[in-house]
Amino acid sequence: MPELPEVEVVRHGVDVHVTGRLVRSVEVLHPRAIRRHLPGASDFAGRLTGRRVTAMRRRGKYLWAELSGGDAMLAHLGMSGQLLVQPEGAPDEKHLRVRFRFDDGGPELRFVDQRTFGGFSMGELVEVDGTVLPAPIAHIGRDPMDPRFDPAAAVRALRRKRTELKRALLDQTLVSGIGNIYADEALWRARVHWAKPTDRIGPAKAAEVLTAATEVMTEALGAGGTSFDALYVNVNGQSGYFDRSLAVYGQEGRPCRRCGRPIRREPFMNRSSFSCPRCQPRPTAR
DNA sequence: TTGTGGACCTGGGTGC
DNA sequence: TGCACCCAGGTCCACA
Repeated sequence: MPELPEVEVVRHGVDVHVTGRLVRSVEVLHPRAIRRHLPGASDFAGRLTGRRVTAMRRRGKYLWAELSGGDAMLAHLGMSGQLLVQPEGAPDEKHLRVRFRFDDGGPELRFVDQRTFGGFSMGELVEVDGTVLPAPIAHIGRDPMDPRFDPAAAVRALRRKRTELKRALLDQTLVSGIGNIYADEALWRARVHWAKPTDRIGPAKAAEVLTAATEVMTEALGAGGTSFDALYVNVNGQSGYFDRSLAVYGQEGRPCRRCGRPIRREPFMNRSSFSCPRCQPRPTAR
């Protein structure tokens, strides 16, 4: 599932292959892929055609193409979205949703998305706290790889919440880029249970969790991201290999690398959370 | 105002 | 073999 490291790998790939090129045509093959662009498919295609991509940017799990003329095409990969660079005429992928062709006749950009949670929209660029980004994501917090990320402010924001720690970590308005996988990995590294109430966490432990999240995502980026199946690949269709380094996520029943206890899996927000019962004891009741 | 829980969505895997 | 069901999870939204 694409979280910050995977999205950054994709952003870099798209940047290399697409920045500087002029869009010749856009083909929307599934309406859900542009459901956040309310004026519809023809408006989306019309606003992109004839525009040049001037840069590829990212914040958290969102990425966007800055366009000649000033606005941007915003993208989110959702759970299974892929941006692939393919030669024109290559066979269509089964779940091809949007195709971008360029005026140089070179490789096209394809959005392939099995579960249709990802998609695109057009957005005006606005300045928020000294950074220019698309208006629809003005509320998204800086991610830990942002040079202007303020760890102390993130710790304060985290501790102000009155919820479970993992839920706060997944709140993209506090700190962006963290998803289910790296939240579990960061919590294991920091030896804290996902259900720990945020208002009962000291500033040092909160900082430790955020540092662990930054470290694990940096390592994952160096490994090309985490791939469990064909749902995450880079723009060339290649998988990352950080899944081999995961300590708890998807490791139910396997021994903890620190203490040997079997990793447990617990339901969390209609999904799963993985942790070590000894290293990450459940918080005591208030 | 803030926190919580469910819906959305598809296809692979599993059990019967 | 075919069918039903479960599961994956990021984001949004209704509700408390």
